[in-house]
Amino acid sequence: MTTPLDSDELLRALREGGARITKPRKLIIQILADKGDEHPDAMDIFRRAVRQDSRISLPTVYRTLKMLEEHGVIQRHAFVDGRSRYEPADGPHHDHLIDVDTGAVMEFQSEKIERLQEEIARELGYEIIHHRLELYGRKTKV
Amino acid sequence: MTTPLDSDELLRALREGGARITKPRKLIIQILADKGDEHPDAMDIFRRAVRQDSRISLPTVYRTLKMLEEHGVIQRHAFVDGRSRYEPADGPHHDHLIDVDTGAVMEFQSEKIERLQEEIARELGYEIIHHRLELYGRKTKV
DNA sequence: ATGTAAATGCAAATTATTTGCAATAAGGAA
DNA sequence: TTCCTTATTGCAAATAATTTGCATTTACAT
Repeated sequence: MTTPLDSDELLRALREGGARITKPRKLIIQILADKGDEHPDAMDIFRRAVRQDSRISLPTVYRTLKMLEEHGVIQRHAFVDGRSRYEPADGPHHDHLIDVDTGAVMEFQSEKIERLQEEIARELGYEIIHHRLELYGRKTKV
Repeated sequence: MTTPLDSDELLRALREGGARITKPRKLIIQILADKGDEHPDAMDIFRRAVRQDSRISLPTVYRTLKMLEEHGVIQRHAFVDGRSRYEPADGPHHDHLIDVDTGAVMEFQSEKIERLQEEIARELGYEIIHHRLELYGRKTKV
C-alpha cells in the first residue's frame, strides 16, 4: 500500500513542474493533503481556504485544481452528482475495494490487471493516461 | 449475461411503471435503443430527436432521461468531462475506455480481468457485488 | 532592488441541467 | 367517438458548476 503525497511533496512536484508557489496555491495544497476531509469538491476547498485567507477566490481554486491535475499530482473523480471531487495522487497506482455495507475503502494493486488494461487499450489503439477501478463488495460469510 | 433492452422492452417497462407513452418519449427511447450511437449525452439525444420531430425540446429530453433512470431502464454514467451519458440498462457487463481528447467512449470486456478481480476480492475476504473500470487514454500515433 | 511574466481577483460568460407555468395531448370513461 | 382529467410538453427563465477576459498584483530570476 502506498501513501498519498503530502503537502511538501505536492509542492515539490509543482515547483519541479515550473509553476510558481503562491500563497493561494500553498493553502489549497495544504487542504488537499489534509487527511481529515477526503474527496472535497471545489466549493469545499474554497470554503476551507477562505477561512485561512479571505482574499482567495473561487476561480483561483478551480485554476489551481486544474493545474494540479495536469501536473498529475492530484486526481479528479466524477460521480453522478455532477461535481468533481479531488484527492492527492499516489505514487504507484492503486485501486479501491469498497465495502458496500460499511463504506470502508481498501486499497489493492495488481500488476496483472494493469498489464491486461494496457493490452486492451493497445488493441483499441490507445495509450492509457490513467484509470480507475473500483470493486464494490460484501464480506464473505466465514 | 443478458442483452440490453430494446425499444419495445423499454416502452413496456415504462408503461408498467404507470407512465404515459408520448411521441417524444417513444422517439427518445428509440434513440437510446439504437445500437449505432452508444453512450450519447443529453445533447446528442436532443439533436437526433429534433431531426425526427422538430417540436421536441431539450427539457423534455432531460426529463425523459431522468424518468427512465428512475424506472431503472437506462443507466447514467458520469465521466470526468462533466456531462452525463446514458445507455439502456441490463446489458452484458462491460467496462469503458474514454478518449481524453475527444471524450469518445468505447466499451470493452475482459473475462481475464473479471476473474482477477474476483480473485483479489476473495483474498481480501470479499465477494464482488459490482464494479467499475474506466480507462482514460489517448490515441497512439501510427 | 527591480522588471517581467505568471498568477490573482473580480465580474461576466459558458455549459450542463432544472424548474415554473400555461398550453397540449394521452388514455380511460361515457 | 367524444369528453374529461391530469400527466406531459415547450418555452423562457433559473440554477449550479466551471471557465474566461482583463486589469492589477506578486513571485522570483536577474
